[in-house]
Amino acid sequence: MTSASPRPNLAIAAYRQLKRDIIRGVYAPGEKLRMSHLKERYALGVGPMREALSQLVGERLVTAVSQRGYRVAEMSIEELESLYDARAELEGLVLELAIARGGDDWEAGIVAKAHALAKVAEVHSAEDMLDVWDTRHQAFHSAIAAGCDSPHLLQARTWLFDQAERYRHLWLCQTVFSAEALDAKRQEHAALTDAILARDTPTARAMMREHLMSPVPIIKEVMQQR
Amino acid sequence: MTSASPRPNLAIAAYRQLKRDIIRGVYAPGEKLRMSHLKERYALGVGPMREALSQLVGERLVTAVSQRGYRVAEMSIEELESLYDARAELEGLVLELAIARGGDDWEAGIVAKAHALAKVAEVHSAEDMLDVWDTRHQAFHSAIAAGCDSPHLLQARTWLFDQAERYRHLWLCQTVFSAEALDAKRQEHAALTDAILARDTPTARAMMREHLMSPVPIIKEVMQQR
DNA sequence: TATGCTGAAAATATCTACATTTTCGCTAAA
DNA sequence: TTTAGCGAAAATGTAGATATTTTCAGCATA
Repeated sequence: MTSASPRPNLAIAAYRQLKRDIIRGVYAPGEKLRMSHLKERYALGVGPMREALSQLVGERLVTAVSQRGYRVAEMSIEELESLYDARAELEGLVLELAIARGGDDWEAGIVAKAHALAKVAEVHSAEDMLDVWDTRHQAFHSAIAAGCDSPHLLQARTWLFDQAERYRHLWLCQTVFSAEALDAKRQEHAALTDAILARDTPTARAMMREHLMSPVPIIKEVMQQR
Repeated sequence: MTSASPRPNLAIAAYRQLKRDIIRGVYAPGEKLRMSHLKERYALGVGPMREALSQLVGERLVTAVSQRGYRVAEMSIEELESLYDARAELEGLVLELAIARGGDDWEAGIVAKAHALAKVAEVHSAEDMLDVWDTRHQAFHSAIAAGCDSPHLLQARTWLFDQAERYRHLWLCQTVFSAEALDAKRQEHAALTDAILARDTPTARAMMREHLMSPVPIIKEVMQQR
């Protein structure tokens, strides 16, 4: 989603921080984002701040009503289900194309990332786990998707991913600190890798769909507790 | 991509005009968008202008380099092929889901829009043709896609569509004013409608893919003439 | 004579501060 | 209990100041 800039300007820096804070839950869904508060928190003028907020409106993480300011986008069970369904279907399509189009480099990439992901528990402390596991988990799935050889499908995938990241964060906190959950995921990843390397499209696609939808009930529970 | 606002502010108005101008080719691909010129042309200050440009950067219609201003995004044969390939694959997925999930209302919508599209030539003058045909053509395809019952897949579809609109505009000008091309399209739409109503997923999906990819050679020719 | 380098000047992007318009919350009266 | 009015707060837009980039003329060198 971001291009490498030699020196990011203030608007881009604000965009990154604000996006991170929204995903991390620093601001509650539906909360009003007052300019005076944002100006103080990020030490910026209104110009760059409005630019950052505009970008986030485009990504559906913030909503804007003319003359009435900006708010953090709402979260709902309906959106959760629609979003994860869309992600699962798109990821299935990308996977099918990747199996059809991917070469040896693609396979090697998957094996490498799967290995790194499987070994993550042995190497790092509990505190670093969340960030490290998430990073390697994303890298694993990105390696699979990369084989579809379609930059624009990958863009669409990233776009849906960003929209889901607030929900995903709820799931991450529940999963990463549970040894059983992590082990279950490790087995799913291994089976998925096997099916992909065997180029078994129907099996791999079904497994991928199930793998992506499995967090939904867990996230639902967390959301209903609030 | 846009939500209905009771009173759009200047930034949104500027965004709409600028986007329209870029798609219509008022600015050449790669052209530098100087603030002084934009301010004069749209009679606005730099604040709203920067906001509008930020939105367009998010949609990949404009590129920005920090401290070096904004430029109209480049166009290339490579992007054309990647974009149309992604669109065709995504539309195929959406169609498959729509056939699986769509009900009677969905079928009725398709038949209605197909009818309106088929009759467009008899009703309107040559000058209005481009706008009217394009509007009804989009409505026809949107009616098909709507059956997938996934707002977020439809959002992704719209997003890819917006990115392709500059290329599509080149094709439209070549097609709408050719009686044979219009007739060929009419037959494709009729056959597609039949396959969909028969719920013949493999046939419909293949036809949709071919239908969406058919403009590519024509656009390539137009682009190479420049 | 052609080519590459240096430095100043112009142009441009970016940011902060201020003015204007609109909205929201509170109080009081019907 | 509802509604009208008042004041504070917030959002939007404009203008000007600052820093960066780009351009180009002049000079040295091959």
